Amino acid sequence: MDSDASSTCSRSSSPDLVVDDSAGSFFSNNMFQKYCQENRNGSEADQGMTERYGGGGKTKSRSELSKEEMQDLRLKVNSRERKRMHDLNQAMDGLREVMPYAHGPSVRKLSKISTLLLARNYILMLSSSLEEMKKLVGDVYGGGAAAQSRSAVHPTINPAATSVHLPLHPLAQSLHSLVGSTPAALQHHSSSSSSAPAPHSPPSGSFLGFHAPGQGLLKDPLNLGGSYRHFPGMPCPCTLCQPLPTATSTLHSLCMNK
DNA sequence: TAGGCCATCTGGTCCT
DNA sequence: AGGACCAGATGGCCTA
Repeated sequence: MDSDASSTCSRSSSPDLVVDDSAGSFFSNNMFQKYCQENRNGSEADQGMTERYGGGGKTKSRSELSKEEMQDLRLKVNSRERKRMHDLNQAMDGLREVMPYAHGPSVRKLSKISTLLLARNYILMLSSSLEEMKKLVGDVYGGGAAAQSRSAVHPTINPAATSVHLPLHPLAQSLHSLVGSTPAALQHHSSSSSSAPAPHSPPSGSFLGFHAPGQGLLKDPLNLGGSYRHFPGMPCPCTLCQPLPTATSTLHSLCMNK
């Protein structure tokens, strides 16, 4: 089929794309015109279809359909499918927008599979962070003795030392390994957010939580080095530099093994 | 040039 | 019956 002529709407998941839901806009393009021409010229591709077509009041079986009716039916189905896929891509774009990776015109967007994997692991990370936060709050308000005994067992939980000697969340380690620096060397919110737009670094396979087979399917989609850019409106990735919850020690084991 | 990613078409299946 | 959903096929674009 001549999907090539549809280049006007290819890469429709691009954030710039304005998806026009009206079938007419799709059908006004060259693809459609060429498609119609080719089909009117005697394409036999649709022969053998048995679906029924309900145009013009009385229902006909497909074998009774004229070529024009078959074309109309096929185009209608194609249009629906196209719209469905566009909607799916819009949802994917919406997901990309809230993902903690760099956005910008100079940055290639995440692939679909990367977006889904990243989203999954991001949710896991946030969930574990929330759990850990609940524990800490419980310690603070639950009683000093308990907190003291806890800090004796887990000195890194001591709030006074929290910013210095925290075991990294596995995800944070992955992030930091991307940056190529230790957490202590990481720039913090003030410096990174106030600085000029830093080079964007996409999540690598390790951040996505899978073990990419060599340089295979899910290699770094942006192929960029540089430091991680903090996600606008979201906590700095350095908030990942918090005590490793026991529950989250399994985060990597939860990661997708694709 | 090969591989990855994507959009589109298409036919089949399931659901309402 | 019609529409949604799915997966396979196809071909284009881009990058290493």
